[in-house]
Amino acid sequence: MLPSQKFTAAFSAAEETPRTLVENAYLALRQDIIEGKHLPGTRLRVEHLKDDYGVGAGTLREALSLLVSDALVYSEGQRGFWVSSISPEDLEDITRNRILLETEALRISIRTGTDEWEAGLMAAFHRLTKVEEKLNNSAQQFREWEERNRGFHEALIAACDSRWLRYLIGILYRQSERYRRFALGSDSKRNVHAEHQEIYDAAMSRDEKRACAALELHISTTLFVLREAPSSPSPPTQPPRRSKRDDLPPK
Amino acid sequence: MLPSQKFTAAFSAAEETPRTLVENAYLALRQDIIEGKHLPGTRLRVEHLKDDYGVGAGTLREALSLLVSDALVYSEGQRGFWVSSISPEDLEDITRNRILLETEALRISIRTGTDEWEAGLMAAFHRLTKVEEKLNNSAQQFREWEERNRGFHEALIAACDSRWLRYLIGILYRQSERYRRFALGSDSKRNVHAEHQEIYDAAMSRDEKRACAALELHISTTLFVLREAPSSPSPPTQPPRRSKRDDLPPK
DNA sequence: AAAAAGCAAAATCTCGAGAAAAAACAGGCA
DNA sequence: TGCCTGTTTTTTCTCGAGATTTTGCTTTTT
Repeated sequence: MLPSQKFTAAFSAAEETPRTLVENAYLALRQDIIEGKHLPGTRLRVEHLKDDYGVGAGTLREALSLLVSDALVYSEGQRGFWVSSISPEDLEDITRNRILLETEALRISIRTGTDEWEAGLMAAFHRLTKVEEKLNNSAQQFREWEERNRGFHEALIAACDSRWLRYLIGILYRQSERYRRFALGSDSKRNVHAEHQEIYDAAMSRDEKRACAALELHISTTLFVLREAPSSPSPPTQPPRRSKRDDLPPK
Repeated sequence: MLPSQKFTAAFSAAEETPRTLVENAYLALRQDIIEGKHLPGTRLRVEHLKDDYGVGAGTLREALSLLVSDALVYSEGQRGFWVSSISPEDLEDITRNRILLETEALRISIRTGTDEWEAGLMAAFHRLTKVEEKLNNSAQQFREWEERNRGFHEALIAACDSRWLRYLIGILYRQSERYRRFALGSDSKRNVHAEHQEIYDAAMSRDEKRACAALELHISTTLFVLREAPSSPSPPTQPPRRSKRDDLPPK
């Protein structure tokens, strides 16, 4: 997320207004990585990219440094930048920790949430419901759904007073978002809305245990679905090995 | 931590060998921030700092961007960089989440740790014990203790197979390290070694509940001690307000 | 007085070119 | 063929100077 919003916006959902070319390049690059325009494991050569994104080399380097903090880009001194690799193990790891952190945040939210929190959650759920009712498979629709889904999950934990917890959750959420894009459309048979409904109902009735269980199931199911996804690319190993042509790491 | 070591070294304790000027400046800056040479809330002016650290402006900017990911530096487009503020609330927040994450990691370690893990823990505890026995108040001693303490906490969770969990713990640990430096020497009356001993014993005897309880108490006590510390600086607010002289944010 | 507007100084942001390092390639040797 | 070695090419890393924005101070207005 934008450095200035690290602790304000949980999932950095809303208005990220770039004020400099660095931030501009950062947002564009992040979008392209999450959407898969730059495949996991591929090199990000500054010389080429600076033309694509219309900025100087130094500027692009700085944008890449920012992406390192989101763990979307990996770098090694004197050897350049890569798009972070993905793997089933990594996704499982992310999922496990998302459950740990998000259920904790939800627990706090339910315990301390005010009327404002309920109102926000209600609004976010409504927005999500509307787009889930008329869900076709267009890319535009998916992007809209992605945005509202993020809004719903953010609203769930909005009353959590721990800035750090929200910040850490944000990091993990964006990671899982990238995985989800790679399995686009493969979870058609799954009834996501029912899961959301259950979480929503439990949260609104302030039932901690039931809400957390529903949320855990929800996140776990995502892992299960993605694991079965046929479009999931072969897993390159994390640290780029020295090889002749390492546009794509070996294995 | 160094971008290339984000997921390898948990607390980035060991060999962080800078390969470029950027990494060099990053490590030097981080050291100076943690040790309090740059006070929380103060501006980090690129123009001045580039001379102090002997690098170009662009290089220093990149190093600062790296520090943003450690949440040690805050930045806002077109307005520059600041040392992240500290506050009692922030410390409490960090502590709460350290407990959540580190006890989880310890639980996993105890459950899955091999003989190798026990051996590593034993060695780390021995190193720590030796320095705690002859503890005077010299800065050199304290630095040595800090390093070995980090090693002990790292060894505790070394058998945790979740890279992400270790990574997140590392972020929080460095934050609390900064707070600890600000309260140097104020925990003289506390018997830290006894706490470490209890954690160690419980972990070695594979008693999950007892070990986690001891670790939680240990981390909590740190919060309590630091909260009482007289040398703790006044808490500046996180986002730098627009003020005439904001070398030190208001309040 | 307090607030708004205007001006000067400082700092940030940005780019392109040169130095240094790594990767790719080719040739020689067992 | 397989492996080491030296050369060429590509890429990263670094710096300094110029454009833009912000900031601080002074003056003017209500």
